[in-house]
Amino acid sequence: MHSSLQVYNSLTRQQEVFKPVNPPYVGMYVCGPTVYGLSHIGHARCYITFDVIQRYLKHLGYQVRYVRNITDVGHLERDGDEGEDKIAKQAQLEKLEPMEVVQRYMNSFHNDMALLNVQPPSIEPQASGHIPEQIQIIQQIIDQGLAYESNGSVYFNITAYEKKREYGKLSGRNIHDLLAGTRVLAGQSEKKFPLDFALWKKANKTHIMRWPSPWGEGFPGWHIECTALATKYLGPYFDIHGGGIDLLFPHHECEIAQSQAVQSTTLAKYWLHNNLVMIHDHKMSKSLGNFITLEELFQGIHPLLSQAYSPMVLRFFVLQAHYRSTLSFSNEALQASEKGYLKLINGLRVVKKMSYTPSNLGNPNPDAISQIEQYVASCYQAINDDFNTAKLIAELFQLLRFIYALEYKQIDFYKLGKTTFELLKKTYILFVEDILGLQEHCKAAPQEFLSVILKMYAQAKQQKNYEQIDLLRAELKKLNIMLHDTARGVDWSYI
RNA sequence: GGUCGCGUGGCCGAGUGGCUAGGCAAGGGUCUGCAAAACCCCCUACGGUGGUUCGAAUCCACUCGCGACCUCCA
Repeated sequence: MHSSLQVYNSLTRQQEVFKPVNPPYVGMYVCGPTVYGLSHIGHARCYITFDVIQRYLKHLGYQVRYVRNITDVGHLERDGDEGEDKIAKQAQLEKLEPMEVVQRYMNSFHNDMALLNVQPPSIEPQASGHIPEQIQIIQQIIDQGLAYESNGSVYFNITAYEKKREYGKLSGRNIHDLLAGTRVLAGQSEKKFPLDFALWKKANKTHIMRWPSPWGEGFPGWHIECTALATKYLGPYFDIHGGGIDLLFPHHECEIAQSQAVQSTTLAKYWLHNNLVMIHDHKMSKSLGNFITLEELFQGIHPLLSQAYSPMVLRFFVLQAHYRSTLSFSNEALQASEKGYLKLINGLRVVKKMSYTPSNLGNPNPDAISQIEQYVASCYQAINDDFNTAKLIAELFQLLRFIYALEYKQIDFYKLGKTTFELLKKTYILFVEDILGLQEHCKAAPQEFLSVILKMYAQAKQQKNYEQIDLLRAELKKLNIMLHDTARGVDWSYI
């Protein structure tokens, strides 16, 4: 019925028709957070993006297994022997057990994701719970002759790997170019070659997080965790691997190398990367320190913010751009998104309670019907075009015009006919609520209370009791609800 | 230095050869007890220079500016 889904594959650098490896099943792996701090807007963009992708794949009828890991070990501050484990470092700062740090920020992450209406993944494995699996893969890489032990640590042997496979395909690099930009760091003496990366690191005496291994006590390298977890739960070759574009190199490149080494696959068929959130023309990131945490955003406690913004406003803001474009963050942009979100979501309320009620039996208007059908088709074309949610939202605003035209009796239902009306209603709800995952952000009052108030308002209106009306309006305004008169009587909206 | 990408109206942001998204803001109007919501009108842009073409924001060349990755980062 609709054009088929196409996705941009970073591995081939082109848009391809999406064909699952083993339909109707779809396996998707997304790199999750390292839980040593609060999540920020950049994290939100990534997980909202893949949430929508996951939702749409389900809508298409695929049985999706979505795996998103929690990195709680092995992620070092820097490369080389001097790097400190992020979790361990934070544990020292907060005077907590490492696993206490992990639990704290994992809880916070889950809370943020729930507020953003990001559906939980099917499986959310923690790296620390899968040490044996990681050791096993490392051993397999050694057995292939593609890794070596050095002073209790194990490194991936790029030189040996290059003789069998090509390193750098995903990021479009070659060893020569990479070497040109390599700084010779002190403490890399354990490596045979500068581009070799750690699979297992020996724990020094003070290192808290340590596990026994064939190479002594230590901990796994960062890249091996994703290869191990993805393979365990999705098999050696699955459909989609996602993450932020900043992970493309070296992280994802290394994942592919590890997978090629032991199972001769690129791990995933399609590699998808979301672009970054920019702030003042620079990437928002932990290392630059220019990030705004989700907590700060939702509470409005940051110098750059003039007010608090609801999670749904952020979700709308993110989805108004295509996921592969950079997105410039500013207070002004969020203000615009808040208005746009409210418009879209008030429309959702209106259309949900709307039913086909023609005033008479006139003839349908072919032009109106054709227009709606075209907008509906455009919605599918947009989402099928590499998840172009920006375009999709534009089309939804077009459908919204018809919804209000019906609501305000500028057009009668009979002009659309029941079939087209139902198509309009169904499509709008489907995309806004189910696929984009936007929902009403205000839970100001239960519907029952609101309807009582609306009755009081209508009564006062009849009696022209303007004092009473103004009072009701003023009180509800405090709850971000606006009462207003429509062609169909009294109604309310979020403001 | 290497690799890659971007520059769209006041802001955010779609758009890869003709049909010139969308949201917000600004201005005007309809409606209204006053409003709000909604609707209508208005504002019509593609860093610069040159080229290809009947025709370019869209292709090519040069140029200016910005960014990402090459170290941790969603």
